[in-house]
Amino acid sequence: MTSGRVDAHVDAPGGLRSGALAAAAGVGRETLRYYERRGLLARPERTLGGHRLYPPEAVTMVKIIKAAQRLGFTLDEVAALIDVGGHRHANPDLRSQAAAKLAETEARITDLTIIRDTLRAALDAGCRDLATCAEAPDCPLPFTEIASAT
Amino acid sequence: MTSGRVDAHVDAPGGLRSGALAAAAGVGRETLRYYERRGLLARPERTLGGHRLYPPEAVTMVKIIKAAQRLGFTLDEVAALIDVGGHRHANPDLRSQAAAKLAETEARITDLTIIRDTLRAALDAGCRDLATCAEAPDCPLPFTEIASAT
DNA sequence: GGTAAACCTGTACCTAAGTACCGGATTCAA
DNA sequence: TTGAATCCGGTACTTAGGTACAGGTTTACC
Repeated sequence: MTSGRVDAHVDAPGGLRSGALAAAAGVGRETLRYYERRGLLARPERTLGGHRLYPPEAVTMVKIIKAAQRLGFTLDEVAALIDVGGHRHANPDLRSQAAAKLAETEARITDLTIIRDTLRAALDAGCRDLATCAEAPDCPLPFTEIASAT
Repeated sequence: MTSGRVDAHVDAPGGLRSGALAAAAGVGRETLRYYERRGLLARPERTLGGHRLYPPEAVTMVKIIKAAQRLGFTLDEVAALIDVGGHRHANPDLRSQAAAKLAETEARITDLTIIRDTLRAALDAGCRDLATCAEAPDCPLPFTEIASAT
């Protein structure tokens, strides 16, 4: 945590060092390097000695990545969405990707709801032992079905 | 798929070969070996030549494992639940584990519901671009929060 | 008894998203 | 200018649940 006073003398140098960006964005330093390798974060300038110097916007960028992840997008999907370095070959727009992710999320919720109901049924039925249950014809546990969404 | 007629001459030998069990239970042969290594499946008898010979109950066992997995239990949890080879040191009973898994599932559903609502809000708000959204003060996307259940 | 299918062991690989470790180099503040 | 803090690149490891391969043996059918 840096004070406002520190910022006052920091905005001269021209960028954040990896540790500062990591702290500001709430991730580890290694994660920044990892995002850079994955193409999610543009390669930043370097000091003469080779240390990374990120522009202030990088903080926003990392937060965008994290926000998208929280919404269920994988890093590959996030990469397609932000398309670092110019959106060549028609980047898939956010709306259609969000709609697809919404459908996926709804399907997952449906699936988990079935699981929840099954667990409740097992508790209500007083199931005590899987091996015994598998023999009982009235056990609610799904010993035969194979299907599961996603 | 074997006919009833085949069973009639198969029940003499005394067991299923790995391929037959795999087919009957709907998993791959490699998965059976994997479960055996993980301690989920008891080590079966062998032919003189070293091929595995599973008892018919093994089919049920594999189905039990698969059913438990579908309910959200990890293989480690399933192992604790079935405790192959005698339930020493008090095996955790199914009811309490199921209750815990139910709570976990409900929490996950709650989390996904928030995500679903956020995606819907983003679609309703007409968000078109993450970078632009991050600047807009009225964007529903969570660029600042960190918390996420489980 | 020959041949093809099934089976054996052991090891390496897969996805996803990082984390951990290493020895050495750089930067910063006093 | 010196010592501590930070940072560098590269590589290997982590979790979970398998899957794939190589090279060799066994079993089953005709």
